[in-house]
Amino acid sequence: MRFYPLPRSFFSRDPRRVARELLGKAVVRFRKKKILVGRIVEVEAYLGKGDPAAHAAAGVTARNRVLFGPPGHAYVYFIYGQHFCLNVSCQPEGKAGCVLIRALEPLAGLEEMARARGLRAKDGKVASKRLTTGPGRLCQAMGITRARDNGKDVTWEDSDLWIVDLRFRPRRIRRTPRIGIRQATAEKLRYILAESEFVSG
DNA sequence: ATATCGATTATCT
DNA sequence: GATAATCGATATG
Repeated sequence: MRFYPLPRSFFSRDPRRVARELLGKAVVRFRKKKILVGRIVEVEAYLGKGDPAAHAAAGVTARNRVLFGPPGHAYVYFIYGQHFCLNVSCQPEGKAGCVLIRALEPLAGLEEMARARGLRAKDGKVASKRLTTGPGRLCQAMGITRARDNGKDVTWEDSDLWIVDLRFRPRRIRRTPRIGIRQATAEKLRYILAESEFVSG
């Protein structure tokens, strides 16, 4: 069975809708002749103007301009001096919004991920829980950086970064407030697969 | 088990 | 100059 990236129309909608539907989908990364795959188990929706916690809240800047471009593009930013975070732009071009990918269940390329994370297995086994449970961790595991991936079209078949539908059926989806922010903490814009062992926090 | 803290830099005030 | 959509280490119950 072959898989293809989700179409742009999937992302050209409200980030809350996209966030919910991204649960159970997968991030696919082609890197150094290897394929890395992780099931999305935790995401957060960030809206446009009117969402004080969103990078897009203050309008277009050099950093966030991808958010105002066409949907289905990677928005990668550097945070706390040492981590990258992966988002996918949503909404039609001109209207900001995105979904932050916060945690994955590693499905393929575990050895590559462990190496990228600096978690060399001592006995040959990989501690999968530490690989991709967290936005910074999953970027490190998949080699996602701002220089390499910011602005990349994740719906393009020739891209080395895809979001695909693996036909996985989520059992139970839960909503909670977003993590690590100080504004707009009341709204439940974090979506998690309740049954997953790979949710962060 | 939870709590606190330092790292380190792009970005914005 | 302050802050940040985080992580890993260390300390303590």
